Amino acid sequence: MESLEQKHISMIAEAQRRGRGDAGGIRLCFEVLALASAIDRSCALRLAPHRLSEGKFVLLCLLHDRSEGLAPHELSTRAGVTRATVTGLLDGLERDGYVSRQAHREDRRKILVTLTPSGQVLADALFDEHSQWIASLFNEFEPEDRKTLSNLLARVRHNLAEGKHTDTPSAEGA
Amino acid sequence: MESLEQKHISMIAEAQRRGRGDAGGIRLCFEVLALASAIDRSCALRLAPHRLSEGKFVLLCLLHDRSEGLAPHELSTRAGVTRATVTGLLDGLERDGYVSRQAHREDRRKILVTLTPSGQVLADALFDEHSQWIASLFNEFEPEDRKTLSNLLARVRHNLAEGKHTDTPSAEGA
DNA sequence: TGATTATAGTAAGGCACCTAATCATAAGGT
DNA sequence: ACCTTATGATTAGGTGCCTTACTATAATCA
Repeated sequence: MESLEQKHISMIAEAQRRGRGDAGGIRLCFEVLALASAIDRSCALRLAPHRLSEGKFVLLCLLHDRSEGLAPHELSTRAGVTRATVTGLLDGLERDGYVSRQAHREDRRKILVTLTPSGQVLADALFDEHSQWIASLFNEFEPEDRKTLSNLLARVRHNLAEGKHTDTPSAEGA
Repeated sequence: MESLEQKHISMIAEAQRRGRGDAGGIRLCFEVLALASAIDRSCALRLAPHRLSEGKFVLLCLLHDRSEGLAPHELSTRAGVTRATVTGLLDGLERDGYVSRQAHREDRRKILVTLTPSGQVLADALFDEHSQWIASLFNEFEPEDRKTLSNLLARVRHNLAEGKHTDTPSAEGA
């Protein structure tokens, strides 16, 4: 597995060609991004045999042990995506037999989404498996290591938030 | 700015509800993913005034100072995307006047892509600005901090690669 | 009561990625 | 020379996200 994606390698080569000073900081950022992409890809590979994407998986988990169901707008809020996106994801999950939609009892605008029995079984198994896999990414990390990593990430996040307010890019160069 | 995305918050809540042991490791993973997403979103915001996505921006940089041009398959290799994707990105860049396509001199299957003058100006300005912004994410990071972060990321990456080979998920629970 | 505002779920269209297929061209083999 | 294989760019279609718009319904206001 590579520490950088190809596009990043190309961009760093270009930065060095232009004599940019801090290729090291740029490289570090790209390492974060590449690791996240690699985790996402691995996640997708693990879910694909069940015909699930990450987004669908999240919906399955949200619906787990909710026999009374959830409405699509509730799913969208908790999953952090738009209602329109939920509609598409539910279409796929319904097609694959994992969820079902019913009319809401009291509000005719609403529907309720519930897991089918096979959806429930799948959510049970996959959640456990997925959680263990994610946790395994930090195997042999001492509490000190975890704390250090979390602090470093927080510092980057802070710098990112700073940059958003004080160094707004302008379109005047275009 | 939040340290976790909404879907992650929901998943951690679910893990805790199920009494999963290592919510801390899961949380740390989600912090990495959330930071990467936040960087991506910020990058997209910085590029949007120029009607550029990250993918288009990468192509602009690859074409910078290459007056002889590059063929789409070369762009696809260096950007790490498929040729089909490059076709679409180039369509947009050509429409916006940043690149032009010409027939290749020697191979009639090929075309050559070059930056237009306005594309060149834009690539000049944006690359510098973008590089500085990325580097600024690591402002005040001492060399020791950078080394630590890089090492920690490498350890996660190593665990990820391990998991890919020894803990292959099965579809038998579906 | 009727008008206005808000909410719910979906449709339509766009974007950026993918895969597979297609047509044209080039290279290699017999 | 002809056939086979390989390569290049694009097309077609799919997915998952977005925004906007739409229709139906509910809530609020005068």
